[in-house]
Amino acid sequence: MQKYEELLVSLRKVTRAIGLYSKKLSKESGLTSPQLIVLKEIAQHNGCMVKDIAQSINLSSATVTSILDRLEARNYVIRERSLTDKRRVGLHLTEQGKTVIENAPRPLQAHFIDRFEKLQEWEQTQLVSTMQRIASMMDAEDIDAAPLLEVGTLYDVTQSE
Amino acid sequence: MQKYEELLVSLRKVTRAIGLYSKKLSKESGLTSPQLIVLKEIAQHNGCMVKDIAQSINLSSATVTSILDRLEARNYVIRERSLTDKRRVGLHLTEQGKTVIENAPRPLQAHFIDRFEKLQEWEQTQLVSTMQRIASMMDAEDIDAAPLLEVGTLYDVTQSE
DNA sequence: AAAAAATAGTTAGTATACGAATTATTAGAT
DNA sequence: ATCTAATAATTCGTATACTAACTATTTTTT
Repeated sequence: MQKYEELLVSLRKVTRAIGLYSKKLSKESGLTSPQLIVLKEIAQHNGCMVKDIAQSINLSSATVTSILDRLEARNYVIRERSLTDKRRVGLHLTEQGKTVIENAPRPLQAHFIDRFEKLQEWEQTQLVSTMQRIASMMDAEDIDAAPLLEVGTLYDVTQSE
Repeated sequence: MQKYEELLVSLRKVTRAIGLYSKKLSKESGLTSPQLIVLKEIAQHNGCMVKDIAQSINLSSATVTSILDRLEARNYVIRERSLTDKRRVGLHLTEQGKTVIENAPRPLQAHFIDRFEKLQEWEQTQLVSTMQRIASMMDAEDIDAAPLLEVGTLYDVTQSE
């Protein structure tokens, strides 16, 4: 097996592990990982837009919309059209949504996080920079389509109401 | 942002890049990455079973079945029930399937592979082992559910006809 | 001010991807 | 020999995830 094939197999294993963990979460807590991540994002940035969430967690708006549909149907989230700019939709947690967040398990790979945090500082850094390197190698010509994002700097300015 | 969050963001970027590349491939060549990977697997192991493919490329049988449905509908693959063990289905390429394979682009991340192969030997090794390490850290209790597989040793014994 | 361009979100259509349940068949236990 | 286990593949239901097309609105250009 070629080296890059080994790498891709490992990658496939990782993404599969993430997916399986999400399914498991869903059975136990009723929420998948992407749903939890979206909820947490809204919790941190109350009133934020769909687009903001999509960018900060690296998903398309369409995907976020469909996740929101489910969260809204279950009464965890409220969509509120902005009055000043009616294109925008502000996202808010319901009381139920807040409760669910508080009791929810970590959104992904709890075991992974545990293990990761037990590593030496330099090892952590090394894993992160290797992943970032692989990500940048994958980018190729899609670079412009996936603008670098500084998570955390997106929400300083209020964007609805 | 925590270190492990950065790592997960990179990971999400990588999986997204893979997905986007697959979509692009699909538009250009008519086949997605998973479809191409399955085709190549069959090309290498003519007559192999659904389960073998699922294991060697790290997918569930259900997923492989649905990929095969599309490949069969397009006349790239033939399913042939084994006579000696009627549970088994042997997979074969049609002439069209063989042609398509020959002219097909690399199944994933061509740019990635290019770049990867330009790296120094030790750098390649480092990327691979880091990915493998992350994969094993993700495994946790799913280890038994994902038995280690030695790709290439699965097909020595003929299993159909 | 009217036309064109940009933006936000949704919808439609398709393809992964999974577990659980189902069907058919084979292998193993009593 | 028969009843039970295990195995192989499929079907079913659900959730991601994407692009392209669409609607509604706002901004920019002319």
